[in-house]
This record gives sequence, structure tokens and C-alpha cells, in this order.
Amino acid sequence: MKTVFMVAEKPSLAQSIAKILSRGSMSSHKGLNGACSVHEYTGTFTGQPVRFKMTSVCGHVMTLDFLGKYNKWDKVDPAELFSQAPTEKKEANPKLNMVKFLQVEGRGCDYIVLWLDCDKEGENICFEVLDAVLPVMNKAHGGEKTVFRARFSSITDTDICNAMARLGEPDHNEALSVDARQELDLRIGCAFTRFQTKYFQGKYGDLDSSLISFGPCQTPTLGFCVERHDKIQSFKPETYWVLQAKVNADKDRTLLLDWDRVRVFDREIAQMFLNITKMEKEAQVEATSRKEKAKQRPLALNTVEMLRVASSSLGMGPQHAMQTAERLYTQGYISYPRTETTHYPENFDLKGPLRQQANHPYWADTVKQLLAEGINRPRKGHDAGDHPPITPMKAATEAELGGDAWRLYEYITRHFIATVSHDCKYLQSTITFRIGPEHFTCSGKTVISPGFTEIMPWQSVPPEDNLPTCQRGDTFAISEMKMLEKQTNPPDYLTEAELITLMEKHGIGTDASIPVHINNICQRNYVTVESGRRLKPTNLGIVLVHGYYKIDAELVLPTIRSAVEKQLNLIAQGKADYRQVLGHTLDIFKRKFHYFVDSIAGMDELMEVSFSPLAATGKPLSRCGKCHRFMKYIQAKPSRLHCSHCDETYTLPQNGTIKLYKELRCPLDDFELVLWSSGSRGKSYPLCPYCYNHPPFRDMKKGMGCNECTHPTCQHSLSMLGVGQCVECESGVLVLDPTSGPKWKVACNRCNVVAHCFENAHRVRVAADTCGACEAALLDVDFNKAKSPLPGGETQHIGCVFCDPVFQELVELKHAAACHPMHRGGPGRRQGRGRARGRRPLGKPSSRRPKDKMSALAAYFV
DNA sequence: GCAAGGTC
Repeated sequence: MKTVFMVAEKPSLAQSIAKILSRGSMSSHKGLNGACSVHEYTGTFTGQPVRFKMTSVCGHVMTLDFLGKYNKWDKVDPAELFSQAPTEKKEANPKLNMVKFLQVEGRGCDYIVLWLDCDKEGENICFEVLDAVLPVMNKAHGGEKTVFRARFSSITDTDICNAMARLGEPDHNEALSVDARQELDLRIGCAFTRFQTKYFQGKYGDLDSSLISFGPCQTPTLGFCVERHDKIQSFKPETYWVLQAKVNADKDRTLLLDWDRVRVFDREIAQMFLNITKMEKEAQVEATSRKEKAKQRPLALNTVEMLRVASSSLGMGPQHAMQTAERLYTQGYISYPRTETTHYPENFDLKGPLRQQANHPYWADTVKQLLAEGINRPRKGHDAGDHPPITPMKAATEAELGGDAWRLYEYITRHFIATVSHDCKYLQSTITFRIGPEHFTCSGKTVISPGFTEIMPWQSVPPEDNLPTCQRGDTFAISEMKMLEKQTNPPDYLTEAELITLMEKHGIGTDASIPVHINNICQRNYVTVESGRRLKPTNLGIVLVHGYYKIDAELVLPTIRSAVEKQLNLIAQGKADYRQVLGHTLDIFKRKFHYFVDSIAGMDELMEVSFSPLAATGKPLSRCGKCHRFMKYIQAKPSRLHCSHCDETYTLPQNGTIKLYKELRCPLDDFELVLWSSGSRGKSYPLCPYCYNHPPFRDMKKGMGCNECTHPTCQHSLSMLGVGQCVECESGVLVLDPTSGPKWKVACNRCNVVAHCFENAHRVRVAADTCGACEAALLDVDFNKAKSPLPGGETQHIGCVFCDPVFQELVELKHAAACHPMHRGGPGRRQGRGRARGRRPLGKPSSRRPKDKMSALAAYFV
């Protein structure tokens, strides 16, 4: 029997589609990556009995990146990224092993049906899947067609079965347009990001952002926030005047009337109207009206609307809201939360999900009534062909979900109930008055039937006093006539909800990526989230956007993306050649880039106003090994040391504290060592600022401290302080922290393992000898006589932390020691690790010429 | 270390 291999875009869809096509009779098992499942059933295909194998990928299989050597920032000129730098496709998520998974499952199959989402990205993934699977599938005989594309617009029985009955072919042009987008985004984004970052980070010490990124989505997103900021800054309040009239309605009630001119900006004119109207004693009714109006029930919920409400009403950021929604989805409480669709398919079972809510403590009454009286069809929304609107799938209580998950779930559920409820109906009454020549109105609303506002009380029409019944010609006595002086107010900072709306309107990002872009501009320190989830741009954000405006406004305008997308659509429609469009667009941006680089002084002028030059930032900390002057420690991200005399910058480990290390110096380069520490309970180690940036030995990499240094004799090195192989990670070595007394610690130089030992010991040293049993270095421990925990009141002991029975009680490594390879049993695995490794003779010095004097010195030393 | 787009 032949086999048909079928692939969907995500595991949930593979399952739903297989269920529909197999009419529920399928057998399922997890794939080798643990994320995707395979669903099997038998049926017929092109008129023959076959076995179907339905599975999925998890989004894109591949991602685009530069060849490795073009990812070295200091070695590659960003301008090269526009054309010279070659790109390669890498597995998007190596942990998922997607290519291997597809090959294992697809091997020996005869046909493939692609069920990826029906958008351009999905079409592109089709070809990623084919690239992986075609080589291992059975070869076609006699030109028989083996590759099929299913096109569907919703996950309903009819749609899926129709798609299966009318299989087509994957669209290569659409896929190519995505390839082009990927390459453009990568080349443009990385070139500008690297240039900006290096340029400004090399100049200013207090930028407080380790990355000054640029992107066709994130930059316009920031642009919206700064645009609002500029409006606020340039706002000049204007004074205006309003007439306000009060008339007596009943004995004890007055009506407030609104002036039909609303307001005037000229005091004298306002005064004139006041003078005229003040002469009148009565207001005359000119007209009355009573209209029944409706407030529409909401459209069914899609992702973007959910994110807007989560931000504006629940105070939850888009990223957090999305994570919460995903959890609710995987736990079966709601339907798939990433959808653009606001329209339920005709045959969607609305009553099922509603019945689930019929006994809910909060809304049972409303739901029961709806079920009894019949639900209202949801309004006609937009069908994007992806997933049904976000729908609660099973009832949940506050206690069950708790916190934000509950609040989001409650909103989603109330929204769903509202979409099948009736509109809110109310009566709007208006009375038009004339006072002298001027007209005034007064209106009021009375609810006729609350409809959906019952379940969404925050949407309800506020109760207002009834207007008096009257008719044309009636008069009311004026009780007060006055002129109010007011001022126009500046707009407030953009709310996240407004930003989402703007992004959606301009096509910046997608439902899935909008939260990511907003998160990016927060993390890069371009904007901060203020109360009410308003986004306030930082100095850095403002300077960047103003700089782009000054040099090339297109870099920040939202049109930049849509212009490129127009070109990409031409590729998708087969009207333009992929290579030509790509080459042409890259050429334009390359010119823009060069112009930007040449004009960067314009942005720099703005930077100077807000930020301080490197040389003027930070406080003196440690001495430079070259000029022996003090270097300054710059704490703002990315923290580093700067020698203003040599004009050199040395990066430091991030997220911790840096102190001078007793003015001790590195024997290789004479730089003063600094001590990095992750906090009082964490680990700390000394490092040489020079070696950290320019590894002195061949077997060392950038970013290594003394605890990884293979210097054979330096008292701070791994060779001298290393104890033994780490108890948890594969490659680390436990190193004595010489600064940790009296609460002594050994810490792994790779992972986060920290072990406390020998509390209150007076001195702990690493001895020259190693343990005969496990090869770990012996420790030489001295206690004060009064405090010694050693047997027989001894004050000194030399032994192995892993094996010595005397030390067992003094080392908090208990669980750790039990994990040590020595005690795990097994035939002497991983020989030659640990201390022996630290002491291993170093490899021969590099035969290549060292690149500078310091490296020459280091090489010589070895 | 960089983009944006899928999804886990």
C-alpha cells in the first residue's frame, strides 16, 4: 500500500485536519522531537487504497543568517552585508530537529500533501518541507505527480474535505517573495544595527542600551511613539470660551444645555454672545426628538483586539497577554489565540462553547437565558482564512486559573457571550432650545434593553436622568447663563492600545509579531511603559527618530515597509523577477545606508546634547596595562572599561558588579585585575580586562575570566585554583573562589553551580597534589583553634572535597558530591577531566603570527 | 550581539 505524507504548519492543526479527514478514526504517536505528533489512518487517494500520515512542522523550518565569519562585528564592514556577505539557511530551531524528524517520517512515502497555512509564509514553508522530504521519498514513476498543495480557508469539515478533493500545487512565486523579504530584512536590519551600535557605543558612555537596533518594523513602531511625543512638546495651549446655560426643568431640577457653537477662540466674540443671551429670561423649545438607537454587540474576538483590550483594560502588556493566552490554549480553555479572523464560519458550533458556560458562577443566568431564548448570530466580520475567532472552549473558575490567566479568560468569555447576545437598545432624546439667536441642546439616553452590555457591564450606556416631556414652543426659565474660560490640553503619550491600532493600520508587523516589536523597543530602552500603559520615548529613542528624520525620513516612516511589500507582492504574483526585485531593493538601501553613514554627524549632533562622551563617563577603577593610567568604569549597559589615554574600550561581563581586585595585576599584560560578582549569594571571579577581550592562549575564547585561564603559574588561574570536574555540567571545572572566605565557595567556571564549604575556615588553598582516587586537586584548609570543626581539635587538614571522609561534613557538596562522576559508578568515564584537565599541558603556541604586542607577549610566555 | 516571520 502506498503512503501519503501530509504536513501542516503546527501540531494543533495537524490534529484537527487529521481528525476531520479520518472521520475520527486515526492512531497518533509523538514524533522524535517531542513537539510534533503523527496521525495515521487509511483511506483512498487518486483512486487507490493508501495509508495517510499526517504531521506538522512548528512554523518555519529554516531561518536565514550570514555565513559564520560575517557575524564577527569587528571584522566585517556593515556595508558588506548588502551584497558581498553570503547568506545560508539554518534550521530555525535546532532543538526541534525538524529536518531529521521530517526525513524519518517522510522516508519511503509516495505522495506529499502540503497543508501549511494559506498565506505567503505558509507557501514558503511548503518549500522548506519539500527540500527536507523529497530526497527521502520514493521516486515517482513515469512522470506521476507526487507533490500536492491543499488550499483551505477555515478548519471546518466542508472546507478541509473540499481542499482534499481539489488539491493544487505549491506556489513558487509566493514562496520566493518570502525569501526576498527574509533577505532584505536580514541585510538591511543587520547593516544599520551594527553600524549604529558600533558608532554610538564607541562614542558615548551613558546610552544605557547594549544594542542600538534598526528594523523595518521596530523603527516605524518607535517612530509612532516619538511622533506623539513631538506633538506633546510642540503643543501650545489655546484659550477658548464656552457658553453654558441652565434652565429649570421641574421644581428641584435644572438642565444643563450645551451650546451648538461648542466653543469660540475669541474672548470678545464669546462675550458678545453672552451679552445677547443674558438679556433673555427664557429658553424656547425649538424641536424635540426621540430616536431608538442601538449599540452594536462586539465583533468576534481576534488577536489584535484581544491585545488592545488586555493592554487598555487589564493592564497587561501584549507580550505577557500573548503568553498567557497561549497557556490557556494549550490547557484547552480557549481556542487558538493567534488569528486575524473576526467571523465565525456558518457551520461553527456556537452553542457548544456557550453550553460549557451554562453553570458558571458568574454568568450562568445570562447564558441560560440565551440558550433558552435562542442566540443571536454573531455580526459579520472579516474572514482572513486562518483560524476561527478566539473562543472559550471549556468553563473555568477564578480559583482554577488565578491571576492574569483568569482575568484574560474572563474577558475572552464575556466577549464571546456578548458576540452571540443582542445589541444594546436605548432611546436617545434630544431637545433643541433657542435663547435669543443662539441654539442650545440637551440630550439624554435611556436604556430599552441592555443586550450584550449585561455581560460586558463596562460597555453599558450610563444611566441618565429622563428629559422632561415638552414640545415645540414650550419655554423654560433660564436659571443661569455664563461664559466659561477653558484651555485646550495637549494629547497624552501613546497608549499601547493606540500603538497596536496604528501598527495594524499601517501593516507594521502581524498579529503574532506586533507584541514582539513593542517588546523590542522597550527592551532596547527606546521607550518606557508608564502608568496606563502609555509609551514614553526615552532620550535615546527620541534622538534616533529625530536623527532619521534629519538624514532620511524614509528610514522611520511607516511607508518604508509598505513600499517594499508592494515590490514583494509583484514577485508573489509572478509579475516581477525575484532576483531583480531583490537586487534593486538592496541597491536602494545600500545607497541609503552609505548616505546615512556619510550623514551620521547630523544624528551625532543630537546625541551630543543628550549623552556624554565615553571619556567623560564613568569613574576611575583600574589601571591600564599599556599606559598605567586609570581606566574608567562605565556602568551603563553595556558595562565596560574605557582608557581615555589609549582610547580603548574593554567590555566586561554584564549583569553583575565589578570591583577592583586588590590592585593585583595580570602577569601577561600588566592590567589591573577586576573582580566580577553576581551578588552575595552567587559566584565571583577575577578577570583581566585585556585578556577578557583578547584571549591570551589558543585554547581560550573571548569573555573568559581568570577562572578559565590556562596560564600555568599565575596564582589566579584555573590551573592554580581549579579543584575538579563540575558536578553538573559537561565541560566546567569547579574553581576555588579565593575571595569568598570566611564563607568559602567553589564555583563552576561554566555553569551556575556554586558549592559552599569550610565555613569560618581561616584559610583555604588548593594544594599541589591530587586525589589518588578521583584526580581532583586536594584542598589545604586552616581553621582557628577555637573554631576548628576538625577531629581532635586539629587546625589543618589536607584532603579531597569529594572523597575525604573528614571533609564530608564540611562541604555543602553533599548532593553535589554524590553526583560526582567518581560516585556515580560506571567504568571510569571521562578520564582526564577536572583538575587533570586544568593542568593539562597547553597546546603548542600558535604558528600564526600574533596580532599585536600583547598577544606576542602572551605567546612568548607560553 | 543584529531583522522579521513562523511557532513551542
